[in-house]
Amino acid sequence: MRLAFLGTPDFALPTLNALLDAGHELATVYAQPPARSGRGQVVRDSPVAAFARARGLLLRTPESLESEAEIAAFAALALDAAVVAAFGQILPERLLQAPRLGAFNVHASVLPRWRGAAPIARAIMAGDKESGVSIMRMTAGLDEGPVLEQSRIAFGPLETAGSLHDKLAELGARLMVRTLRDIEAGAARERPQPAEGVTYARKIRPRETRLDFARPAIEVDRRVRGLSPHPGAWFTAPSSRGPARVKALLSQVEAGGGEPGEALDAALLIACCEGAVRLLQVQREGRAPQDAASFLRGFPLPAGTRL
RNA sequence: CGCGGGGUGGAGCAGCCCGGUAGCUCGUCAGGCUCAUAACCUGAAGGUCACAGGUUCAAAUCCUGUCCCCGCAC
Repeated sequence: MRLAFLGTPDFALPTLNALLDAGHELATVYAQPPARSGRGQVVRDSPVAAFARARGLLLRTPESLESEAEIAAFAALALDAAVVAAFGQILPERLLQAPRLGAFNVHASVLPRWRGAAPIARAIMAGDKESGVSIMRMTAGLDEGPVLEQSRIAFGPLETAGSLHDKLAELGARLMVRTLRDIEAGAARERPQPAEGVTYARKIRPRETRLDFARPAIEVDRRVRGLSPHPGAWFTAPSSRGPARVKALLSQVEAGGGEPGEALDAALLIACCEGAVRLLQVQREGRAPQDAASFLRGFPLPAGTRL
């Protein structure tokens, strides 16, 4: 099929790649415009934009797709369908309707659960046991369109947002290719999302990333894994040079009790209000991620330390 | 030029402010002890202190530049 692809971050890459592998014609790739970002405020291409450049695909990065000119240009592509994966802009309805078959989105949740910006992190933080991907026809509302296909995936015991992200990105890519094949063959079925079970995955706010050991261990652990590796849940640890900010990248719940924030042993078992969490992987400010053993060699935290 | 931290034997760190013998925890190797062990004891190997200049009698340490890594903010 003749397609346009609209996507921006890493999550979108497997889908774009799968479309190419499946032999689809990519008329144009749209991505968010390069922006000054990160350390040094350097102008950077988004992952999709960089990929498109490297593959020599026609790339467009308009500030907005809402202008008449952009919509007209999009319509003039004479597309069979548009594929959207984490594009990051609200798309006007007229644009969604321009392709012959419509616009289809891959979303990292089993809709209608976790519509919105941060479905992966929210699923882990809420203690969900499984997640998945949905392919839906795009409509005006936020992730409200009818669903064509869904695929579920159970969480591993040490699942993090990062590991789940990668699995769902691959799963979504395969499902999108398969769904497009069905659409082309006229075999696709669309079902409206149920009214029951709708939740919204609100964007992660910086204030949510600070760990509170006064919460139950099960919640602390979910927060660690749900925010790992980006943006990362953090706490402060006392050192000879003052408090150091430390991110917890991986943890598990263990038995144990004590004052919230108290180290129960010398191997990063931290008491919470109910139970305790063992930190398995951490990252000091200014340092690379480390497993607990490496971290402790240069930053010992004996039993009794208060975080 | 957004703010800041870091690059020191194989791993993780201290030492740098106040230049002068390379330190700690772990790993490795050899030997010992033990019924035994990721335990313990003894000993050993292993480092152009990121790179390039400069200052100095002397630079891991002070000055300048370059490369790489990371945190914050966005």
